[in-house]
Amino acid sequence: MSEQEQRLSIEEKMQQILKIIDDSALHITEVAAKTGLNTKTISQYAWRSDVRLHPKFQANRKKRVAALAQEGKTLDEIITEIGLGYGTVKKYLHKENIQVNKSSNPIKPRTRVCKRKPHIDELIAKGYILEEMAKTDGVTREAIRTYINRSGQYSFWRQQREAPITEQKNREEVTRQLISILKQRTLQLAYQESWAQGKTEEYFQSLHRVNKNPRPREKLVKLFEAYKKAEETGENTSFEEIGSVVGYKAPNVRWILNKVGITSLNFTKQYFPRNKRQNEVFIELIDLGLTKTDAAYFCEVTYSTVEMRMQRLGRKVPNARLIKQFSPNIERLTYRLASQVYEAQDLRFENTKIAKLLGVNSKVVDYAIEHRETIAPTIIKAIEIIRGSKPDVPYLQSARINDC
DNA sequence: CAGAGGGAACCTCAACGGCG
DNA sequence: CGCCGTTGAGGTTCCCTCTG
Repeated sequence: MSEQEQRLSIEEKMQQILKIIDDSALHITEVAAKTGLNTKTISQYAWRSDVRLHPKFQANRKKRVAALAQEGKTLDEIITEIGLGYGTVKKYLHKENIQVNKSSNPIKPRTRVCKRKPHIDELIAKGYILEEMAKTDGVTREAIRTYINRSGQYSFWRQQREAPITEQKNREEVTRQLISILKQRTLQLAYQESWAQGKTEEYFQSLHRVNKNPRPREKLVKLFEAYKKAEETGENTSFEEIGSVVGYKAPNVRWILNKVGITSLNFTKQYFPRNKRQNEVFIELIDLGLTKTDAAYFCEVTYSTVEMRMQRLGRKVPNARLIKQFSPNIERLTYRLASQVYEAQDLRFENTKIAKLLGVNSKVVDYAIEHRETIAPTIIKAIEIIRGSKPDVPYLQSARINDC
């Protein structure tokens, strides 16, 4: 494969494949063979690009009907040769806009009488799936499908099939909007009361799931008030000191404050060594198998900082593999997330609680904890690279507490 | 993170057979 | 013969998982 071919984007590749489909009128399996891709993949491409692939038999038959018509055959000659029904051939020709020669002895279309089944008609109107309708009648779903077609209710049924889905989606959207408005309004009211009340509300809203045993609201308000007070003094008050008003330890305080975007007053300065050393650290972390996002997290810099440095150094960063990906729509386990999990674990939070606090699926938390022995050493190594000394635990917090 | 593809659910097509 | 139904292969769509 030439270098140019390799550089083709997926969009371009798709265009090429779609062109093959269009130009050659090949069947999906033939396109797959030609492109070396799976038929499923071809299907996906076609579906994404809104191209309809004709089923094999129908496509071939349509081609044959068209070819016979081009040869000047009459309608009944075509029907006899192909062995299809009057209506089918008529439909193909009509769709392709092909005229055929008149026959001296035309075949009469078969008249089909369909005995109606009112109970099935009702289900059709409700948009039931074939299988459900078949069950009520004790027949196969194919029998129902043929009945729908024969009774001329096909397009009506398809339309009814779509309706519940659209309705459900609309309902969900309205609910989402309503919740969002309510949340905004609650937050607004809380801030009107006081800054601490507002932050408390923000904290609760930042939690992704409902916690059965939430932190008491009054304690949180007091905590935020203590933070505000400490900030106003202009001193480097530690999390430990701020938390002492409500009896929370530093890690919990850090957790809560970070949730609403508040950082430490004590460690506002970058303890992270800058410049040349920083670049080396980034590279070492990435070589260790961390993603750029992970490196940014542990170095407490923004993702773009890492990105920019790597770019300037002309260093290509491979898309590092995640520790574990559970599902694109569920969660991915990164070293960053694992580190947060271990921090919470050491605070004796239960797995389900950790999941709630971090707003992730408990599957991810379970996996991280189960594999702590293999995952944690990498995190410890990463922190060692950053700090120059080996930490006892696989998260940043301990390093900072110990620094106190 | 995107691409590739597996799998399930659902749908479609062609061929054929039973029955009145 | 024509209607109604079954069978079996195969297509479509959506969701999910694995991989580099």
